[in-house]
Amino acid sequence: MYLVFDLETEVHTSHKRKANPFDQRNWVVARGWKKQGDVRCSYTYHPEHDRTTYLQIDDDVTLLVGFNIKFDLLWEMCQGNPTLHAFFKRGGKIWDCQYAEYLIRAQVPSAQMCSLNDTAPKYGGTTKIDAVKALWEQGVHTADIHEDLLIDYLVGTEEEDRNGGDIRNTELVFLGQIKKALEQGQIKMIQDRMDGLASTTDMEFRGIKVDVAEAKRRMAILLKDLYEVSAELDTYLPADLPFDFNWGSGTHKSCIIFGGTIKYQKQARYFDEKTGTWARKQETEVHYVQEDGSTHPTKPGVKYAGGKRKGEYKTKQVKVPGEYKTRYTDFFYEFKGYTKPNEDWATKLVDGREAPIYGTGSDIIEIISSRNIPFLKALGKKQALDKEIGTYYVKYDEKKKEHVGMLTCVQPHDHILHHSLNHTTTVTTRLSSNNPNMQNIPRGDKSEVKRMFISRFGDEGCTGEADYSQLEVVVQGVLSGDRQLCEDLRNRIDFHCKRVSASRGCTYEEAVEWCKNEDNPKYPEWKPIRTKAKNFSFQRAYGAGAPAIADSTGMSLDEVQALIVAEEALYPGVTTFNDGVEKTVLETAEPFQAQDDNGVWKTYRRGYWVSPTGTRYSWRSYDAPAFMRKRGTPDSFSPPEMKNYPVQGTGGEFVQAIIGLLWRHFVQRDFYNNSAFLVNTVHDCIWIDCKKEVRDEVFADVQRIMESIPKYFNNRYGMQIDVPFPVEVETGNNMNELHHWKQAA
DNA sequence: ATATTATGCGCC
DNA sequence: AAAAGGCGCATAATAT
Repeated sequence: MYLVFDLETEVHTSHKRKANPFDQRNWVVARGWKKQGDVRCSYTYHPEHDRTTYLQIDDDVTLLVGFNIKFDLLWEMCQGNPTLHAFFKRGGKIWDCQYAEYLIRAQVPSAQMCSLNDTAPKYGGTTKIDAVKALWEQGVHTADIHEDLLIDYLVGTEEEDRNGGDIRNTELVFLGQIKKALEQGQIKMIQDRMDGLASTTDMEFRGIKVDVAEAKRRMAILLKDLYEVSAELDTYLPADLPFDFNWGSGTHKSCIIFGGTIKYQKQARYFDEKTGTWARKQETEVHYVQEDGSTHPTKPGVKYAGGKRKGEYKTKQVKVPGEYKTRYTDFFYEFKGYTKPNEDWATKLVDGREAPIYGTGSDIIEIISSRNIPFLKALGKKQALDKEIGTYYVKYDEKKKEHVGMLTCVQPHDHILHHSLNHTTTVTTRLSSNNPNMQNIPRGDKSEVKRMFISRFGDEGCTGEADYSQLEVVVQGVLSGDRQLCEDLRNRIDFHCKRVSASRGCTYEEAVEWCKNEDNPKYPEWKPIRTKAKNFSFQRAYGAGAPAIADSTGMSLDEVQALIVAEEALYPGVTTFNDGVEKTVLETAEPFQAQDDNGVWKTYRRGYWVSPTGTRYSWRSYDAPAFMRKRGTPDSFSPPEMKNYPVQGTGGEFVQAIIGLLWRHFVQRDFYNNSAFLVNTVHDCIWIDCKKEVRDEVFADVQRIMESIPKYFNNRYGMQIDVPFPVEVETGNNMNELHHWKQAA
């Protein structure tokens, strides 16, 4: 028995969240629903502020259906809907039509974050009433929209017997999607991911506790550092610099480092083409009239001979040149530069004399760091501080006239930060995060930002993080089934050390000893060798070619190629798998029209590959490289993309299914009597906030469930996964000071 | 003045 | 003979 529902709410934005359900100003103005078999939709209307209404979910309901259902679920959770927890606890499931559409259509860009308005017509539904949308766009409050109009919009008009609007459209989409998903063998996969969606909805609802006092302390230190380093940097500027130098401008940085001309504007006199002189304003002055009829500004001339003004000097208004006119004029200032750039560092931007601006990113700064440029260190420090403060703390943006940065998302009354975890925004089915992005918080070895993420339970609580080890390598083993790779995974081989042994001709055991034992005399020399191997393997996993790897690791091309050959010989199944994906993509490719870099419409192709669980991946072709075009192939698929999507996407799928299982478990345990919550996920890890008293129990459960991927997927999808998915759990008082946690014997 | 594109950088 | 994947956010530069 399914129940379709949708809410129309007040839409105040706060902490970057639109129609924020955590904002006390907002409430549900109208609620519509339709139970399976109903001939009409039902609705309630609440024109007055009221945060206590909720959707009645009867005991016979087994599936909640919505469009972008996370929004509506968060509202029901904020209202404290007593029937929702019971629904989930008895195994109730959700179906988000926006998410299903994205998965059914292989995550193509047009299926990301799609709207009900665009989706409904594909399934026999109607488009929305424009009038309501128009009113919202004008800033009209939902409660001020006429009841009849709003209800028509939500559940259809009386003429439609109230079997229309958003609710009927959502139902039609849902029914069509079930059919489509069955045809494409995607039902189980979608259902697993829907549980993952329920899980991240709960994460958003719980939010992350922020130690605001700690954040303020830390920010004061950063601001002081920034002030000092900025002052130091400015000492490297010429004293007579005629314009404001901006160390944050790539153009300015390129010019001062590599040489170049800054064009700046200031007010200046200019020539008048007609007169051939400096352009001036016109003013009028009273001059004396002379005998000859001319005028003079100071020398009195003739007098009136009669009349009212008899005896007074004759005067006359005359036009005289006034102040010089000015206008904004281009000026140029040339920097000689400290060093020569590499030509391939050129960007698309140009300087004041149309010469290229060169990149000044950290990779390039790293390369030129040995060239004795006096301010590079300070510059790097300032850039890092600007980034850290502006992105992860808070700063006033003069242009936007508002504060920016992560801390603007923290609720003042309870210091909880409700982030967003998005399921329909990537081509690979990975999740993304925004408002704020909680998936790119600097690691502990880079900054202390994570120190501000603490437990909501105060001294009685702790934080925790559970990580899959080398998830993408494990997934590579699962997908390819390569015998040696799986064998190595079962033996918990350190792959980086294995590569070191292959390239250096030592044994694996020696590589482990020399690269990882800090007490071994060879450690200082061998640890960097392992780091290089690590870079190599990441780049290979992402499909990088030999030249790119050689470039970034500093290895010679021959050296890299030798490693690649050795790797392919060692794990031939990986190459076979990649070739299979490519073959399928080419076989399934269908033409479509798209604009090229110059805006010209051309025919490209889109091809597909389906994973063992039914997840569909798609790739589009691009303009082929020159050597292929010469041979008559106008477009081609990107080998790195084809290698990467299945691995990245399947890793993401495993984690999403698992956070669904974890959430189901937490629900069954009533969140350990409301003492433990899942609060975040970052691709291969999850964050936990719990009381210390339940910590060991929670972490043991989490680790067991996370490591159950082989059992779960083999059982549910008939897969034959025979490699472990090892999980490491860490815990501490904040997310920066974590230490290894181990289950008591 | 506002919208879009380019660059750079944080994470996995 | 061969192209390092996926995100979001801040800032500057450019277009409208």
